[in-house]
This record gives sequence, C-alpha cells and structure tokens, in this order.
Amino acid sequence: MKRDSRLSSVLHALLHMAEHDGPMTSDVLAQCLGANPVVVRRTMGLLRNAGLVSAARGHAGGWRIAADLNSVNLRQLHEALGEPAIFAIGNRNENPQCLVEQSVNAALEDAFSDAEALLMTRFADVTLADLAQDFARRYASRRDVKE
Amino acid sequence: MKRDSRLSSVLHALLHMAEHDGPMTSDVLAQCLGANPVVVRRTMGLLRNAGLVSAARGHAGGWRIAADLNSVNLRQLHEALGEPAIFAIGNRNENPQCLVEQSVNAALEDAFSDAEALLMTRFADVTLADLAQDFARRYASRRDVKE
DNA sequence: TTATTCGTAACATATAAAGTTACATGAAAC
DNA sequence: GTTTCATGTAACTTTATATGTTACGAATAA
Repeated sequence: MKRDSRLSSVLHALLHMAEHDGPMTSDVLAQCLGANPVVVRRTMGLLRNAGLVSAARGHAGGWRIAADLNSVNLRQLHEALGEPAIFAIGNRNENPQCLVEQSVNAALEDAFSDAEALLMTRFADVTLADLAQDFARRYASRRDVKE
Repeated sequence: MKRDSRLSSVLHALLHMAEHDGPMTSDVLAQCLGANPVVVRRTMGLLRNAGLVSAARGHAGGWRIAADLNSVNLRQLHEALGEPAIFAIGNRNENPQCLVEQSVNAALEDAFSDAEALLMTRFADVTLADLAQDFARRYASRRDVKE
C-alpha cells in the first residue's frame, strides 16, 4: 500500500520555513522535500485554507507561517489535511448484513478506535515549537561533533 | 491508499468455519466473503503455514481450524499474515540526512509506535472464542427480535 | 510590460491489493 | 484406474490511490 506522506511533508516544509527569514517558494520547498512544486502548492493550499500559512504571488512571493509555532500541533495539521485514513488495515465490508462480519468488524473497530484515539492525543501534544526545539538541539549537537 | 482487508477476511472465514461442521472449500468461503477463491487460498495458506488451519485436497476436502479457539488471538493472525504495515500515513523518507526531517521522523515515529503498541495489546486480548461468543450473542438477539 | 509566483485543471506514473486465468498436484469416489 | 473434486501456485490483469507532470490563468512587484 502506498502511504500518505503529506503530514511528514508539511512538517518538513514548516520547519524549514520556521528556520528561514522571509517567504519560501514552492520550488524551493519542493527541492527541500525532494518533491514536486505543484504537489507542494496542492498540499500547502490545505494549510492555507486552515489559516496556518499564507501565500503571496509574484516577485518575492511564496509561503509563510501564519500562526504562532506554539499554537500549532500535529493534530491540527492532520485535520487541515482532511483527516486522511490512518490505518492501512481495514474491514472488507463496512455495511455487512452477515452477523459474523458484524462481530469481526466490531472487534476490529474497537481496537482501531482505541489506537486512533491514542495517536490523536500524542499528535495534540506535539507543537511546531517542540519540533523546532528538537531540531535546534540536533543542530547544536552536530556542530559539537564537528568542533 | 488501498487498505489491506486480509485480517478482516480471515476472521470472517474462521468464524464461519467455527460455526460449520466439517471442512469448508475455498469456493464456499469465497462466497461467504464476497471474494475470489484463489485469493482465499492465498491468504488461508499463510494461516496454514502458521499451523492455525489445515487444508485437505480432493473429495470432501477444504479448510479446517487446527487450533483451539481460545488459544488463537488477533495478534497471532496479524503475525501469520506477515505483519503487514498498520499505518496508511508515513514518513516521506526513511533515511534522511536532513536534520529537519530527522526531527519530524522522530516525532512521528514516537506517536505511531505508541499507537501500534496499544493496537497489538488490544489484538492480543481478543481470541477467536471471544468473537464466536459475540456472534452467538448477536445471533440469539436477532432470533429474539423475530419471535 | 515583464518576470515571477501561486492556483488549479487535466493527465500521467507508480505502487500495491485484490481479482483472474491456467494448470499442476493430490485425494476420494466410482 | 479413471474421473471428479479440491488445494497450490505462477503469471497476468484490474482497480485504487498517492504522487508527479504539463499547461496555463491570475495576481503581484520590479
């Protein structure tokens, strides 16, 4: 199954933007991500709709973060992306008349909904500021190694 | 992303087998599941390799459960299927040199591994016998409604 | 007016799950 | 022993979906 990597992509993009003065263009972000600029615009557009970033056209245009890094968490980003399906494993049939399948679906849904709830809690606990701080720590310790 | 429904399928098949005397053929199971008999053989073959079911060819052949319903849980079935990827969301790049992406991947992996651990715990807690009992309860209450 | 950059539609590619065809192998029934 | 039934499995096709690509319109600043 091909996995949706948009959450990873937008986080990567947002952290680069947080470390960068002024707007960044779709082309530059696409190079950072090893991705396609149209795909960047498509995905960042969802964050723009959620008010998390702003876009400017023309000269010196590009993408900017439009919110406090402390106020944006991973759960909000997941929501901004349209809450894509989390699990690669699912039921064969969502509306079974078969009582056997009803039992199977109920058991699986119980387990998956618990796991999803935990994931959403973890997502809500991590902000962009946390990630920026983690990056700063990694950056500092890499410099230490070099010195 | 197209979701892997094999766990749901084998559970559905195993419960039908548990309610049925004698072996069930791939064709019959495929009809129960609304699936293809070759796909049934392919998937059930993984359970056979794990010793959970047995297959017999020829007249009066087919699939049988080869274990105590109390001793088989969902986690074992997931393992028998080769532990397919659980999440439809993932990192863009699993081996990033970019320190920003390292921070992103670490944060996401923390959250996902917690959710996966919980899911595996839930899976280990549910046996085929539990599902058979849940089915019996549903079956009984449907009869009540009809009477 | 020109260069730049986003916005977006339309189409192409890549990947993986499930379906399908075909045939070999083995086991029971006659 | 031959026929029928059923699994075992390889090879290929279909389908779904994430991502990539081309093309061009719209807006903005030099």
